[in-house]
Amino acid sequence: MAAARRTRPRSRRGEGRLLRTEILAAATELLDASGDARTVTLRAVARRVGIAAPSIYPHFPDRLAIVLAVVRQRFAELADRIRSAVDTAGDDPHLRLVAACRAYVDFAGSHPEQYRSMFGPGTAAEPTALAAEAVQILRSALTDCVAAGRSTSADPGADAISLWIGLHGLAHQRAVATSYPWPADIVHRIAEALSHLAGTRREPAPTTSERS
Amino acid sequence: MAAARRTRPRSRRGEGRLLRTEILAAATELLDASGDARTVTLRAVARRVGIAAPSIYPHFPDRLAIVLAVVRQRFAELADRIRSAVDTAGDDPHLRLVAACRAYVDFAGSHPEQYRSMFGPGTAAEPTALAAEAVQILRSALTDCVAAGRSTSADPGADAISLWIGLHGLAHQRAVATSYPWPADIVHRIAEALSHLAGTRREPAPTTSERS
DNA sequence: TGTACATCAGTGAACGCGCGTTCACTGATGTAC
DNA sequence: TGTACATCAGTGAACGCGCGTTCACTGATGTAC
Repeated sequence: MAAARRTRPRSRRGEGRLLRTEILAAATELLDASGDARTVTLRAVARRVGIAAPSIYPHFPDRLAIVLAVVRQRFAELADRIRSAVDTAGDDPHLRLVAACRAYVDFAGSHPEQYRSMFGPGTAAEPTALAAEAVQILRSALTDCVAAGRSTSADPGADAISLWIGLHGLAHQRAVATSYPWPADIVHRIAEALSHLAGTRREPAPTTSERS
Repeated sequence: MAAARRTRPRSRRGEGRLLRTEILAAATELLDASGDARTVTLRAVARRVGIAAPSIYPHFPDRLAIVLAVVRQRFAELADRIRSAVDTAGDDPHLRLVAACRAYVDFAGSHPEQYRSMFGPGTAAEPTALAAEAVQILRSALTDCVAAGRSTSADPGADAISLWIGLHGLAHQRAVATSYPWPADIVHRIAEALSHLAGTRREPAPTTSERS
């Protein structure tokens, strides 16, 4: 959004690594703006940073290495969001799990370009592996529900994966489609079915649409 | 795979429309090979057909029109697959619904590039709308289950969308990740949970992996 | 039966663009003597 | 205190490539007279 600087002052001796950070920041901006890893070109990054394109080479071996670094950051951010949603959701394991699910879907809904880029072409070879941390959080939240008798899941490990798949399906559709007549309670609907949650407890004031 | 013809004989007078079909076929091959709409360039299509690039213009206004035509075909094909799976699954509504779910996921598993391209960037503005036919089939299969007392769904319309979302999540992961330790019965697991199916009936000989 | 003409189904060269990558280089700054 | 030198942090021009799109054109074939 902000106008790119035309030129960038040369780093002082011994501080050459600073440029690496600026390259990553510029690549992140480009990826967030388009949701497409292909727009992160060496020349576009260089323009945004205010340097010559070949100046990138001392910091990254090639274009893909930049994209991969950005996408890794994004997956870490997603995991952070889910974790903090769980941590602030109180003591009820049911509510904690639902909060985790909401956080996952909201991440995609509020930053569709980012979510698209995480699973899009020309990004990571195995995005599924990068999502492992998020799946782990879901799994432990689900295990807590089972321990508290709130879920009837007989195999929380497998059901956590199913739950993640369901959330990913919704998140991906949110990231791809700009509008669709989703049922208002679709996050609940998917989360509770796949988690085998008992004693459904709705939010106090359900909104008419899931898209904020 | 097959070597592209170098040149193509000119159509006879009055048969200029034949080239349109060949252009679509070539675009389909390119899209199937890569799973990325961006590889369907006018020049690549022209090379494959054996014509000069500008010869495409009388048949398609631009590159995107070609891609969209191919993707529409793919969605129609997906719906056909699901329909015929339902039709050959016998009379038990439960088995019919499960067959529909399997067909959906198998479509993505056996042709990951195609599935990726259907929901990928630079394809359709609203892929979700193009999936409406598949959702409709799921909905009627689920409604049949409810009528037969095999599903406890209170809202088959909303649950059909949830089910589709779950299937899409799995299908998309199959199309994106080349390997992942999925639970062997994950299609069943997702289908039955989201459809609120009662009286789970497993296939006679479950395979150890869902990927055929 | 001939012939002028219109139409069809394309072609070939060219344009300007952005791209990844290479190459030799430049100027500032710290350090050894 | 000076000075030669090494290193650092980049630059600028150039390469060959594929792309979408434009333009004027070409040759075969059907049709009106």
